[in-house]
Amino acid sequence: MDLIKESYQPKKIEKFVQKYWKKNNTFKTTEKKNKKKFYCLVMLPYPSGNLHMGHVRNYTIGDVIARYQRMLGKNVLHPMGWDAFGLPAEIAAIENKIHPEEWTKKNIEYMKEQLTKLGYSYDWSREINTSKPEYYKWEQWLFTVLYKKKLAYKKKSTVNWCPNDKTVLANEQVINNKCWRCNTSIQKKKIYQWFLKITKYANQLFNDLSLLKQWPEEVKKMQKNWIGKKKIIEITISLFNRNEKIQVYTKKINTIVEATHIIISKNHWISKKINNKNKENQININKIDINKYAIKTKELAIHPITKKKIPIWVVNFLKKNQNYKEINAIICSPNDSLEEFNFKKKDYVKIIQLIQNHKNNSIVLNKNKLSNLQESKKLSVKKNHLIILQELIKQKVIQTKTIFKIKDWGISRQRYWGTPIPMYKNKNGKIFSIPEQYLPIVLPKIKNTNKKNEKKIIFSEKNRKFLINGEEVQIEKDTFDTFIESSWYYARYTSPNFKKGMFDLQAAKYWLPIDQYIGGVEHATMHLIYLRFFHKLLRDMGLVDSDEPVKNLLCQGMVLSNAFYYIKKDGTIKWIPKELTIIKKDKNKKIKNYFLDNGQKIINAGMTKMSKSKKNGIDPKIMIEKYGADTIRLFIMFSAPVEASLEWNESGVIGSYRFIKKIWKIVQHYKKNKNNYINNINKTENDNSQEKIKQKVNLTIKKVTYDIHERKSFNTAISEIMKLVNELSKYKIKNQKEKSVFHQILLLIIKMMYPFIPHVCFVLWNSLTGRNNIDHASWPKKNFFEINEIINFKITIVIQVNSKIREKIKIKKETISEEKIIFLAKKSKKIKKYLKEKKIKKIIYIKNKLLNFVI
RNA sequence: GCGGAAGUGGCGGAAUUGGUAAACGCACCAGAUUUAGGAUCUGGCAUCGAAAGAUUUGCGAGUUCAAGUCUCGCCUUCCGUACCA
Repeated sequence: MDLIKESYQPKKIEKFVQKYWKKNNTFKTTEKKNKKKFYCLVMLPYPSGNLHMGHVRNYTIGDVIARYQRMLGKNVLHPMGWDAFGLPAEIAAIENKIHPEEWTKKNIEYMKEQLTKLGYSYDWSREINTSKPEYYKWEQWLFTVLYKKKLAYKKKSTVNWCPNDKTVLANEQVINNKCWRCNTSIQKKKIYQWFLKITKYANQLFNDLSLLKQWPEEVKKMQKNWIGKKKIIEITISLFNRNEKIQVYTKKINTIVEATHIIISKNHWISKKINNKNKENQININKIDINKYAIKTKELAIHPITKKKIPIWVVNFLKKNQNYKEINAIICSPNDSLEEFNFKKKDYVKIIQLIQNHKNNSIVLNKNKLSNLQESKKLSVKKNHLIILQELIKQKVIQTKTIFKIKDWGISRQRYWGTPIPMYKNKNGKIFSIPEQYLPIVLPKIKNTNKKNEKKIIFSEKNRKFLINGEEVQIEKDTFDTFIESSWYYARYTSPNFKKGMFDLQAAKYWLPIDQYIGGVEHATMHLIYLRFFHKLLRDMGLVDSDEPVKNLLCQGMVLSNAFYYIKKDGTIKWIPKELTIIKKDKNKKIKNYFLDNGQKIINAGMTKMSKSKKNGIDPKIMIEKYGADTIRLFIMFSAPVEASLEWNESGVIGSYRFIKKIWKIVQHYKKNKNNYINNINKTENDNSQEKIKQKVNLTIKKVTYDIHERKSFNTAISEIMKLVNELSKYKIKNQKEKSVFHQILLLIIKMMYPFIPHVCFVLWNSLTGRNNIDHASWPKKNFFEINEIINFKITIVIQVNSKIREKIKIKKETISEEKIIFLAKKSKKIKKYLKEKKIKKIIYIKNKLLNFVI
């Protein structure tokens, strides 16, 4: 089948090549001890029903890296699966009266077909579906282990409750404190829920970030701030005329000695006490705002060293500005910097002001007074104070404490479509974990009732009864947070059908850790912290032997597209797909206006994240039909750097399409002229063109390899290949020798483009070599061509006068010396003009680049 | 509010280490070719200016011989904010 004879027909080519891959199991992977492994993982998708451009971007990056690594001779694990539990399935189930399982299954089938059409090189034999009992059995098992290790516990916590729908709402389902379905005001309800003690690992999760050398700095920063490790000093301090003590905090030991004040939050028990007792004060406390900044309480604390009485103030910003539950009282002095508690400078300034003006019972902010704040005198620590201080530290009245922002992970969900929590209550109401032989606890069947007001899935209570050791018990109703499933799937991929445990230890040992993980930047904190947490849990159980699950992380930016809406009469917003808008250009102002058929004016909301609700999603299916998978893949990799957000604009796609056609045509042309190369080109002009293009090829390989391998800068890698193709398309073959060089360059370009556009490269490779083995080809090596004669291109030296470019001199590299360039520069007419009658103060010379006269 | 990131021609972007701003591509303009084009090829293209030249990387300062790049202040947009995934 020689497709090259025809014009480029992506559909035909892609179908043919995909069939070949499937038939030959090209991408099936097994553990090969003699080969270096490379685990390339993309974040598994939620089967929402259609693949969106964000997926396409994520998976194309993954596929490019996987194919590139294969070309380097690595044994590449590149799996795909489905994060199949979750809220949308349940919503769809209620709306369409279809079982979540059925809905999910259908979606998976459709999305899998789309992934196949995009030509991703997955080992489909390792496919995972997290909603299958074979999968979730093992996270149930893990949970029972964690429970026994006291890493899982139950406590009361708040949920959003819609009294009308009689269901718990996710945060996303609450809009302006109202239910998104029925607009009923939601209630806060406290119920018992399961938690995982991630705080026990907080210190490790924080410290081990330093091991992650190949993670983006921004992600590490975000995680650091999320975990929020902080060292503070805790002082237990007595209250005057009360038999009670409170804990107050500071960052510096000096503060304690110099302390003149304590500030507490509105939620501190002292504040609340005042609130309850004193009705007059109650009004004041609730009115603490920008105008009335702080209120003095009647309480006094006794300074542990000086024994002086120091006042306690309630301030309005303490709780607001930091997320440490511990810090609800701070001891301050005029000299300390409260910025260390993450307060804004203006807040800090206000506190100093507060301390200086504490004669008044409350402070009204006056901007003019802020200037004379610096005058506070420094106090020195007296000797006897120091001794008392040391004693207090010994008695642990004063001690350092490490605190964390991160909270324990609440994993209970009051939902149907999720992994059942493997716990039960016996007749006495005592809680136990379910023994391993009874696992998995599978989902109960849904009762066929749909009462009018109940917008949730009703399951049969009968199914909640279970026999354990002959005793009838009540099984936990709640299910797991779906983040649990996505926290260990990476390990399951190493042995997806393993029946004796979470995964086969040998396989995990071979494949883990993940060499390259790719996913959206929106997962920088939660998912990526849970994943790291689980890996450490698995390590401490002896199941994996590394500290961190991911070596190299790449976070791609969002795919955005234009969204349009209009405001309805009732004030609500109606989103409109772009296809329904009619564009009218205002010729004078060059502004585009959008309308509906009926003349309704449409507002352009600009570029926003593609979503169903905003109707601005681009369906890859239509794009594939129109241009083929290779073009989409190429475009999405070419049009923006991976970490930046990509604004979808179809007009650019044509460029990628043209580029593929260009390569196709060059090969086609070359094949047609197989035996009649051109003899009669004027030779003087192109004497060393062959050496030149060889040199260009070597440079291109170097740059493309560096861009893909080190920088993950695919857009510049592609542009570099484009430049080479442009040059090659102008290259004229004069003799047989040059023809062979041309042939080699063609193969090289095909190899370098293969990770991006594998289908067309497969066919082109076949037509030039007669073989179907591009999938096993190796990546081109540095110095591909041996160069006989190094051509010294002329280089340009920029001549500046006072840092402004005034002249450019072309020069041969070998003839360069600083003196000579200065000589040549001074000789130039333009430069002469500027240097005339001026003194040269300084001459700066940057080798091979630039000369600057400072006058 | 808090944490993170970004802002460069008409558009997507390039400039990897402070050293020629705008590579590569889209759109546009002109020409060639074709029965035709949403095909192909050649050339032009930051802005102002006839030219010399001047100006230009969100805004305002600063450091430096030299700033898109470093420092400080501000503005705008995007992502996350613990039950969307």
